[in-house]
Amino acid sequence: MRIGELAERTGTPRRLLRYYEEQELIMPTRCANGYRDYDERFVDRVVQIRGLLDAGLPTRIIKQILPCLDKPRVIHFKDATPEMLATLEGELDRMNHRIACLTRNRDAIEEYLEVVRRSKAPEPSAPGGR
Amino acid sequence: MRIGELAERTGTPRRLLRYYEEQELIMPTRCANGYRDYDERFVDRVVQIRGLLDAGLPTRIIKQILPCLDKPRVIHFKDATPEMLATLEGELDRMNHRIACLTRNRDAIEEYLEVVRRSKAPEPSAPGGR
DNA sequence: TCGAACCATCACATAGATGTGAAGGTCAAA
DNA sequence: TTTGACCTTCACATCTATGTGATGGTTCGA
Repeated sequence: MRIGELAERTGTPRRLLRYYEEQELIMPTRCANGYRDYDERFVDRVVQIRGLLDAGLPTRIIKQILPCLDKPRVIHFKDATPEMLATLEGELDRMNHRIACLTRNRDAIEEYLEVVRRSKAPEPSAPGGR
Repeated sequence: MRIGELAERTGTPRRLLRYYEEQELIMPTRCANGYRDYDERFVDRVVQIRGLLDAGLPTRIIKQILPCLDKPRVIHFKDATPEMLATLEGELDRMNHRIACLTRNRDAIEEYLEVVRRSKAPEPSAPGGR
Protein backbone atom coordinates (compact mmCIF):
# COMPACT_ATOMS: atom_id res chain seq x y z
CA MET A 1 0.00 0.00 0.00
CA ARG A 2 1.20 3.52 -0.66
CA ILE A 3 1.47 6.38 1.78
CA GLY A 4 -1.95 7.82 1.03
CA GLU A 5 -3.79 4.66 1.94
CA LEU A 6 -1.79 4.14 5.11
CA ALA A 7 -2.42 7.74 6.07
CA GLU A 8 -6.13 7.29 5.63
CA ARG A 9 -6.31 3.95 7.39
CA THR A 10 -4.40 5.19 10.40
CA GLY A 11 -5.72 8.72 10.47
CA THR A 12 -2.18 10.02 10.26
CA PRO A 13 -0.95 12.87 8.05
CA ARG A 14 1.46 11.74 5.33
CA ARG A 15 3.92 14.22 6.73
CA LEU A 16 4.10 12.27 9.95
CA LEU A 17 4.49 8.93 8.27
CA ARG A 18 7.55 10.35 6.57
CA TYR A 19 8.70 11.80 9.85
CA TYR A 20 8.38 8.46 11.64
CA GLU A 21 10.45 6.95 8.89
CA GLU A 22 13.08 9.64 9.28
CA GLN A 23 13.15 8.76 12.97
CA GLU A 24 13.53 5.12 11.96
CA LEU A 25 10.33 3.98 13.59
CA ILE A 26 9.07 2.45 10.35
CA MET A 27 11.06 1.39 7.32
CA PRO A 28 8.85 0.86 4.29
CA THR A 29 10.32 -0.61 1.13
CA ARG A 30 10.37 1.38 -2.08
CA CYS A 31 8.74 0.66 -5.42
CA ALA A 32 10.74 0.99 -8.62
CA ASN A 33 9.48 4.55 -9.04
CA GLY A 34 10.59 5.60 -5.58
CA TYR A 35 7.16 5.47 -3.94
CA ARG A 36 7.05 4.10 -0.40
CA ASP A 37 5.47 0.69 -0.17
CA TYR A 38 3.90 -0.29 3.15
CA ASP A 39 2.71 -3.76 3.94
CA GLU A 40 -0.31 -4.57 6.04
CA ARG A 41 1.58 -4.76 9.34
CA PHE A 42 2.35 -1.07 9.22
CA VAL A 43 -1.22 -0.22 10.03
CA ASP A 44 -1.02 -1.60 13.55
CA ARG A 45 2.48 -0.39 13.96
CA VAL A 46 1.59 3.20 13.16
CA VAL A 47 -1.38 3.12 15.48
CA GLN A 48 0.88 1.80 18.21
CA ILE A 49 3.45 4.52 17.58
CA ARG A 50 0.82 7.22 17.78
CA GLY A 51 -0.53 5.80 21.00
CA LEU A 52 2.89 5.86 22.58
CA LEU A 53 3.62 9.35 21.33
CA ASP A 54 0.33 10.53 22.68
CA ALA A 55 1.20 8.98 26.02
CA GLY A 56 4.30 11.10 26.15
CA LEU A 57 7.08 8.82 24.93
CA PRO A 58 9.57 10.42 22.57
CA THR A 59 10.39 8.80 19.24
CA ARG A 60 13.89 8.03 20.45
CA ILE A 61 12.50 5.73 23.12
CA ILE A 62 9.75 4.32 20.95
CA LYS A 63 12.38 3.34 18.45
CA GLN A 64 14.16 1.37 21.11
CA ILE A 65 11.20 -0.48 22.52
CA LEU A 66 9.31 -1.23 19.32
CA PRO A 67 11.53 -4.13 18.23
CA CYS A 68 10.87 -5.79 21.56
CA LEU A 69 7.14 -5.60 21.11
CA ASP A 70 6.90 -7.52 17.88
CA LYS A 71 4.58 -10.43 17.73
CA PRO A 72 5.21 -13.27 17.34
CA ARG A 73 7.72 -12.75 20.09
CA VAL A 74 11.20 -12.97 18.69
CA ILE A 75 14.17 -12.07 20.79
CA HIS A 76 16.72 -10.20 18.78
CA PHE A 77 19.79 -10.98 20.80
CA LYS A 78 21.69 -8.33 18.94
CA ASP A 79 19.41 -5.84 20.67
CA ALA A 80 19.53 -7.47 24.07
CA THR A 81 22.67 -5.78 25.25
CA PRO A 82 22.96 -4.90 28.92
CA GLU A 83 22.50 -1.22 28.08
CA MET A 84 19.37 -1.98 26.13
CA LEU A 85 17.97 -4.03 28.99
CA ALA A 86 18.75 -1.22 31.39
CA THR A 87 16.99 1.24 29.11
CA LEU A 88 13.98 -1.01 28.99
CA GLU A 89 13.89 -1.40 32.75
CA GLY A 90 14.10 2.34 33.07
CA GLU A 91 11.32 2.89 30.60
CA LEU A 92 9.24 0.28 32.35
CA ASP A 93 9.61 2.27 35.53
CA ARG A 94 8.67 5.49 33.86
CA MET A 95 5.67 3.90 32.23
CA ASN A 96 4.48 2.47 35.52
CA HIS A 97 4.84 5.90 37.01
CA ARG A 98 2.86 7.45 34.20
CA ILE A 99 0.16 4.83 34.45
CA ALA A 100 -0.15 5.39 38.18
CA CYS A 101 -0.36 9.14 37.72
CA LEU A 102 -2.91 8.93 34.95
CA THR A 103 -4.99 6.41 36.84
CA ARG A 104 -4.98 8.49 39.98
CA ASN A 105 -6.09 11.58 38.13
CA ARG A 106 -8.58 9.76 35.99
CA ASP A 107 -10.21 8.34 39.09
CA ALA A 108 -10.37 11.79 40.59
CA ILE A 109 -12.04 13.20 37.49
CA GLU A 110 -14.46 10.33 37.40
CA GLU A 111 -15.34 10.90 41.02
CA TYR A 112 -15.76 14.60 40.43
CA LEU A 113 -18.07 13.99 37.50
CA GLU A 114 -20.15 11.60 39.52
CA VAL A 115 -20.54 14.05 42.36
CA VAL A 116 -21.51 16.80 39.94
CA ARG A 117 -23.97 14.57 38.17
CA ARG A 118 -25.59 13.55 41.44
CA SER A 119 -26.04 17.14 42.54
CA LYS A 120 -27.24 18.42 39.20
CA ALA A 121 -29.59 15.60 38.17
CA PRO A 122 -31.33 14.42 41.32
CA GLU A 123 -33.83 12.46 39.15
CA PRO A 124 -36.85 13.79 41.07
CA SER A 125 -39.39 11.31 39.68
CA ALA A 126 -38.93 7.57 39.30
CA PRO A 127 -36.75 7.19 42.39
CA GLY A 128 -36.27 3.48 41.84
CA GLY A 129 -34.87 4.06 38.40
CA ARG A 130 -33.69 0.90 36.60
CA MET B 1 8.35 29.30 51.08
CA ARG B 2 10.18 30.99 48.24
CA ILE B 3 10.78 29.67 44.76
CA GLY B 4 14.18 28.17 45.50
CA GLU B 5 12.89 25.90 48.22
CA LEU B 6 9.91 24.79 46.17
CA ALA B 7 12.20 24.09 43.26
CA GLU B 8 14.41 21.94 45.41
CA ARG B 9 11.58 20.10 47.13
CA THR B 10 9.84 19.24 43.88
CA GLY B 11 12.92 18.75 41.75
CA THR B 12 11.67 21.38 39.34
CA PRO B 13 13.73 24.17 37.77
CA ARG B 14 12.71 27.65 38.93
CA ARG B 15 12.15 28.51 35.31
CA LEU B 16 9.35 25.99 35.10
CA LEU B 17 7.69 27.11 38.30
CA ARG B 18 7.46 30.56 36.75
CA TYR B 19 6.22 29.03 33.53
CA TYR B 20 3.48 27.09 35.29
CA GLU B 21 2.44 30.33 36.91
CA GLU B 22 2.36 32.07 33.57
CA GLN B 23 0.11 29.25 32.37
CA GLU B 24 -2.02 29.82 35.44
CA LEU B 25 -1.49 26.38 36.88
CA ILE B 26 -0.26 27.78 40.18
CA MET B 27 -0.85 31.21 41.65
CA PRO B 28 1.52 31.97 44.49
CA THR B 29 1.06 35.10 46.52
CA ARG B 30 3.72 37.77 46.63
CA CYS B 31 5.73 39.10 49.52
CA ALA B 32 6.09 42.83 50.02
CA ASN B 33 9.37 42.77 48.12
CA GLY B 34 7.84 41.03 45.11
CA TYR B 35 9.18 37.55 45.85
CA ARG B 36 6.81 34.68 45.15
CA ASP B 37 5.48 33.07 48.29
CA TYR B 38 4.35 29.44 48.04
CA ASP B 39 2.50 27.67 50.78
CA GLU B 40 2.95 24.02 51.64
CA ARG B 41 0.19 22.76 49.35
CA PHE B 42 2.13 23.82 46.28
CA VAL B 43 4.56 20.97 46.77
CA ASP B 44 2.01 18.29 45.97
CA ARG B 45 0.40 20.42 43.35
CA VAL B 46 3.63 20.88 41.43
CA VAL B 47 4.41 17.18 41.61
CA GLN B 48 0.95 16.47 40.27
CA ILE B 49 1.39 18.94 37.44
CA ARG B 50 4.68 17.40 36.45
CA GLY B 51 3.18 13.94 36.47
CA LEU B 52 0.38 15.02 34.18
CA LEU B 53 2.74 16.87 31.86
CA ASP B 54 4.96 13.83 31.71
CA ALA B 55 1.95 11.73 30.84
CA GLY B 56 1.33 13.92 27.84
CA LEU B 57 -1.34 16.36 28.98
CA PRO B 58 -0.84 19.96 27.89
CA THR B 59 -0.91 22.78 30.42
CA ARG B 60 -4.13 24.07 28.90
CA ILE B 61 -5.93 20.88 29.90
CA ILE B 62 -4.16 20.51 33.22
CA LYS B 63 -5.33 23.99 34.09
CA GLN B 64 -8.90 22.91 33.49
CA ILE B 65 -8.85 19.71 35.44
CA LEU B 66 -6.76 20.79 38.40
CA PRO B 67 -9.55 22.68 40.18
CA CYS B 68 -11.69 19.55 40.02
CA LEU B 69 -9.04 17.49 41.72
CA ASP B 70 -8.71 19.51 44.86
CA LYS B 71 -9.10 17.75 48.10
CA PRO B 72 -11.16 18.05 50.16
CA ARG B 73 -13.58 17.65 47.33
CA VAL B 74 -15.30 20.94 46.69
CA ILE B 75 -17.51 21.42 43.70
CA HIS B 76 -17.02 24.81 42.18
CA PHE B 77 -20.31 25.21 40.46
CA LYS B 78 -19.00 28.20 38.64
CA ASP B 79 -16.70 25.77 36.85
CA ALA B 80 -19.28 23.08 36.30
CA THR B 81 -20.65 24.46 33.06
CA PRO B 82 -21.86 22.03 30.43
CA GLU B 83 -18.82 22.83 28.29
CA MET B 84 -16.51 22.13 31.18
CA LEU B 85 -18.20 18.84 31.88
CA ALA B 86 -17.91 17.90 28.23
CA THR B 87 -14.23 18.76 28.30
CA LEU B 88 -13.76 16.59 31.34
CA GLU B 89 -15.60 13.69 29.76
CA GLY B 90 -13.44 14.05 26.71
CA GLU B 91 -10.26 14.15 28.74
CA LEU B 92 -11.43 11.15 30.70
CA ASP B 93 -11.74 9.26 27.44
CA ARG B 94 -8.34 10.29 26.28
CA MET B 95 -6.80 9.35 29.59
CA ASN B 96 -8.41 5.95 29.51
CA HIS B 97 -7.05 5.48 26.04
CA ARG B 98 -3.60 6.50 27.14
CA ILE B 99 -3.73 4.23 30.15
CA ALA B 100 -4.78 1.30 27.99
CA CYS B 101 -2.02 1.98 25.51
CA LEU B 102 0.64 2.38 28.16
CA THR B 103 -0.52 -0.71 30.01
CA ARG B 104 -0.52 -2.81 26.88
CA ASN B 105 2.98 -1.74 25.97
CA ARG B 106 4.26 -1.98 29.48
CA ASP B 107 3.03 -5.55 29.71
CA ALA B 108 4.74 -6.33 26.44
CA ILE B 109 8.01 -4.91 27.67
CA GLU B 110 7.69 -6.78 30.92
CA GLU B 111 7.07 -10.01 29.07
CA TYR B 112 9.99 -9.36 26.79
CA LEU B 113 12.30 -8.74 29.71
CA GLU B 114 11.16 -11.91 31.38
CA VAL B 115 11.77 -13.98 28.28
CA VAL B 116 15.22 -12.46 27.85
CA ARG B 117 16.08 -13.02 31.48
CA ARG B 118 15.01 -16.64 31.29
CA SER B 119 17.14 -17.31 28.23
CA LYS B 120 20.17 -15.40 29.47
CA ALA B 121 20.24 -16.50 33.10
CA PRO B 122 19.24 -20.16 33.12
CA GLU B 123 20.58 -20.44 36.70
CA PRO B 124 22.52 -23.63 35.94
CA SER B 125 23.04 -24.76 39.53
CA ALA B 126 20.36 -24.84 42.19
CA PRO B 127 17.63 -25.97 39.81
CA GLY B 128 14.96 -25.95 42.46
CA GLY B 129 15.69 -22.38 43.34
CA ARG B 130 13.17 -21.06 45.90
C1' DT C 1 -1.71 14.21 -24.80
C1' DC C 2 -3.50 16.51 -21.14
C1' DG C 3 -5.17 16.94 -16.42
C1' DA C 4 -6.06 15.03 -11.97
C1' DA C 5 -4.41 12.61 -8.33
C1' DC C 6 -1.04 10.54 -6.64
C1' DC C 7 3.99 10.48 -5.15
C1' DA C 8 8.82 12.54 -4.04
C1' DT C 9 12.13 15.88 -1.51
C1' DC C 10 13.14 20.15 0.69
C1' DA C 11 12.47 23.92 3.51
C1' DC C 12 10.53 26.96 6.37
C1' DA C 13 7.06 27.83 10.20
C1' DT C 14 4.70 26.93 14.62
C1' DA C 15 3.55 25.46 19.36
C1' DG C 16 4.72 23.69 23.78
C1' DA C 17 8.02 22.67 27.32
C1' DT C 18 12.36 23.78 28.64
C1' DG C 19 17.42 25.82 28.91
C1' DT C 20 20.20 29.82 29.61
C1' DG C 21 21.78 34.18 30.46
C1' DA C 22 21.57 39.25 31.06
C1' DA C 23 20.44 43.21 34.02
C1' DG C 24 19.05 44.47 38.15
C1' DG C 25 16.58 44.48 43.14
C1' DT C 26 16.68 42.48 48.23
C1' DC C 27 18.63 40.85 52.22
C1' DA C 28 21.54 38.84 55.66
C1' DA C 29 25.91 37.94 57.42
C1' DA C 30 30.82 39.23 57.62
C1' DT D 1 29.32 48.51 53.67
C1' DT D 2 30.24 45.13 50.83
C1' DT D 3 29.61 40.40 49.23
C1' DG D 4 27.03 36.42 48.06
C1' DA D 5 22.90 34.17 47.63
C1' DC D 6 18.74 34.84 46.81
C1' DC D 7 14.94 37.00 44.04
C1' DT D 8 12.78 39.71 39.89
C1' DT D 9 11.64 40.30 34.61
C1' DC D 10 12.87 39.85 29.94
C1' DA D 11 14.50 37.74 25.96
C1' DC D 12 16.39 34.64 23.08
C1' DA D 13 17.65 29.58 22.12
C1' DT D 14 16.53 24.64 21.70
C1' DC D 15 14.10 20.26 20.90
C1' DT D 16 10.19 17.58 19.43
C1' DA D 17 6.15 16.84 16.99
C1' DT D 18 3.65 18.93 13.75
C1' DG D 19 1.65 22.16 9.75
C1' DT D 20 2.22 23.94 5.17
C1' DG D 21 3.74 24.95 0.84
C1' DA D 22 6.96 24.94 -3.17
C1' DT D 23 8.72 22.27 -6.91
C1' DG D 24 8.75 18.50 -9.58
C1' DG D 25 8.17 13.27 -11.05
C1' DT D 26 4.68 9.24 -12.06
C1' DT D 27 0.50 7.14 -13.40
C1' DC D 28 -3.85 6.75 -15.25
C1' DG D 29 -8.05 7.74 -17.38
C1' DA D 30 -10.65 11.05 -20.58
